[in-house]
Amino acid sequence: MTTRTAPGPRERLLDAARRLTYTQGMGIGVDALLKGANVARRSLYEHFGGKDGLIVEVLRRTTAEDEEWYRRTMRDAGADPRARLLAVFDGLAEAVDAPDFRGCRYLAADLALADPGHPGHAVTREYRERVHRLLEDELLRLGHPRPAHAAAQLLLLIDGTLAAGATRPGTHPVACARELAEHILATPRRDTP
Amino acid sequence: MTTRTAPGPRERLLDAARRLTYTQGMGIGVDALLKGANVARRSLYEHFGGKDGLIVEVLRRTTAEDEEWYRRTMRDAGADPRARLLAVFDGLAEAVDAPDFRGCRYLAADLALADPGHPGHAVTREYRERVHRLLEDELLRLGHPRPAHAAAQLLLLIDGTLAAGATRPGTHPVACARELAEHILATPRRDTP
DNA sequence: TCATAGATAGATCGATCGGTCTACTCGGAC
DNA sequence: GTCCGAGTAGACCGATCGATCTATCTATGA
Repeated sequence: MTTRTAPGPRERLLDAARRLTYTQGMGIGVDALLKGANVARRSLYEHFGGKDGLIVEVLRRTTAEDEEWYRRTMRDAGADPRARLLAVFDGLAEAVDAPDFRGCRYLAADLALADPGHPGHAVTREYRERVHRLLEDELLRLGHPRPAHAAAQLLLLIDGTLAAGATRPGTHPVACARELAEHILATPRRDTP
Repeated sequence: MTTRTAPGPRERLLDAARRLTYTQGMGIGVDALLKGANVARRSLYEHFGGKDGLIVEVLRRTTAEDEEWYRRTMRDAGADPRARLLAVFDGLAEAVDAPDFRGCRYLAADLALADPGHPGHAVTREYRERVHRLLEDELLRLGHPRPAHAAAQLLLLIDGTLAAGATRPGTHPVACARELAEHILATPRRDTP
């Protein structure tokens, strides 16, 4: 068996920060993060240099995981690009319906980090670009006439779903979005030679 | 001529708070609000009871103004419900392209006010319900077969537009959303007897 | 065995937080 | 003239902020 080592302070800090910055917002205090992680104060500054460094590393980790979630969701949906893209919205339904859902972590981060020079913004921007490329690749394989435009539309639907899910529960945002996504994917195909 | 009285400390506070909570976020400090409004500390607590009271009053004012913006935008667009609804998206284009645009104030407020019992949440929720009804009324007049559902879809598009406009400028979110809105409005009509 | 690196606990720093308080000013109403 | 309400200026409160520091403990490797 793979020896299960107890997670060190670095991992505990990342886990606690991921959880607390999402539920309490980026304004969460260092003391709360330390208590949530059961870690000594000094360890935070040794490993991350400060609160900002920890936040950026959390964003890096979660964006990597979420990008992997997109890849896995589409991989599990088979080979048809249309089914793969719609599977993303089916997966969103679970996330939005989760009891502790609080909207898109990255939108919240961008709105909370008022300083436009904060390094967290670069992480979220690159994440959105990667997701855009993921969607665009599928639309290319689908033979969509305007893959970049359609990818932007799908991203807009995803953003809207996460926003509506956080602010207007009971309005079934995923169903609303999936219906519109189907229309985007139904746009007349360009013949693939 | 209407005698132009210099705005009192209450109005100055509301103006400064509206501006600063949008540009700097809800985490803005009381000192910064007072300095921005050129108002004595005591006046804030006399008029609003505290920072939270000021924030709630700002949300009340801006929601009223934004609801009025929806009404005016649709009124100026004439009588055709379809044109009136599309005019909303044309109006959004100006807002999103404004140089100081930072996304939807109310979504940012809901994400920043971590306490679910904060009275600000009630203000934003009721605002969204009023906008929903505005859109639904137009869809009813249009003879849309599912006016409530379509209104939720339009709101999702608006949310997505404001989110994408704040996080992915250059992706032309308004054009993306307007195209999808046209599809919603093109849904086969229910015959109006 | 002992040295070292990493982690812990916690005191402490200056700054800032939201909020309360006193003292003073000023412009009418009586 | 006098009084009073509204506003200003700013000291002050305890709490908390992010960050630095010393001191101690502990596991591992030479």
